[in-house]
Amino acid sequence: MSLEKITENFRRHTAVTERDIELFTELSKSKSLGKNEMLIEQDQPGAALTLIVSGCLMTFYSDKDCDPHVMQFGREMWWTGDLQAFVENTPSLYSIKALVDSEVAMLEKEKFDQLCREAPAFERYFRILFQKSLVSHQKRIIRNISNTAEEKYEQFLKSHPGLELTVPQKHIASYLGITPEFLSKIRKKRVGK
Amino acid sequence: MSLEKITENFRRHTAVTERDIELFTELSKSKSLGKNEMLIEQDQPGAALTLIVSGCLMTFYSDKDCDPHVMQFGREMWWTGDLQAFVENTPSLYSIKALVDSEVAMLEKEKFDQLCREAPAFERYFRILFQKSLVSHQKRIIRNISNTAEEKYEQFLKSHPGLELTVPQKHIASYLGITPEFLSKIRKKRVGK
DNA sequence: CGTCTATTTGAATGTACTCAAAAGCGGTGG
DNA sequence: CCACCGCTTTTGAGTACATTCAAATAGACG
Repeated sequence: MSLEKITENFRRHTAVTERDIELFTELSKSKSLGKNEMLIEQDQPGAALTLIVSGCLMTFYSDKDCDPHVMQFGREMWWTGDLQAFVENTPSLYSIKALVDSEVAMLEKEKFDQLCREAPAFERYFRILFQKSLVSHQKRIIRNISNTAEEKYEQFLKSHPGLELTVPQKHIASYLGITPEFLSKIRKKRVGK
Repeated sequence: MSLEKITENFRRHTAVTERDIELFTELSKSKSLGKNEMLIEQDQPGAALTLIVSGCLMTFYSDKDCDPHVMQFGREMWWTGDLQAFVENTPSLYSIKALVDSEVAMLEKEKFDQLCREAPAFERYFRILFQKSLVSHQKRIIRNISNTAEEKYEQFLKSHPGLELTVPQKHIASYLGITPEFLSKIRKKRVGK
């Protein structure tokens, strides 16, 4: 069952007891999503911190011209959700959609606060989680400001192995901040691998 | 004195006691930096989580061609430091330099761990701090992938008011991921404010 | 005042985008 | 099982955004 996967994931970051895990399962809500189903729509309330138990979800933002920009591809045992909307209890800035059939565990704000209050191990877990996430966000920013589109695509292939086979190319282009047409041309150039 | 500023800053995020603050001052090391003095050099060990008590520091990364890329401008009551090097106790990926005379409080890894262990309020403080930082990093990524250079500069002016008067333009260009020449041209275009 | 660095300016170039059209691909229904 | 529809990807031509390089100008500091 998926509970083992979750437990194992928590334990990789910090020491959690059986009781802590129990509390987590009590407070979180499981949800199944079919391919292309939305977890949350932009501008809607109800942002939750969401653990992807299986599958793959995409977080994206639609700008004033309704062009979507992909923020994140979330895979198994990654967390997703609009953190700002979650913290401030405001409408979500992003939409989140399942790219394949997926299972998630959602944690609402009050439950999250309760979890951190009653199980200090989770306070610690999330501190470490955010800390790691911050590191990878910093790296992504460095890449954004210092690499060409081609280099960014190479980096993407390394950091998200296999994802280019699953998700539509236009979404990867959006994640990298380039047009799908240009990504197509980059891919053509690097045919000999 | 600066201790009040620090206390006030901690209290804005979470409830800390007198004792917690005392522990922080015991465990952290104060340091003064003159203008252009380096807090840490890229590839050197000793990364510390650093609270900027006064002044302004710049975090940057030099790529293989030795071109510097600015990651962050840190101002009063902001934290700075290479989080990855800090967590993993590895050489720093970035250099950090004082742009004006500055005062900082540095927290080494072991002291940080001790602080979180002995004062759970700090575990919570850092969880919240990283959480907020993550939100602003996400926004920066969105801007990087969806805005033109001109829009990015406008955003920068809003989010770092007054900084364009203090720090050399080439550093701002680097922060935005554009060339100094092009920033100069952008600025020329928007003379009528 | 002279030196050093930062900023501006301009011309030529390159990288990435827009638009339009064609080709490919996957799902659905007959 | 094939034909068709809608969506994604490819291709190409023309364009815009941003860079490079070089030179001139402006500012900062001893």
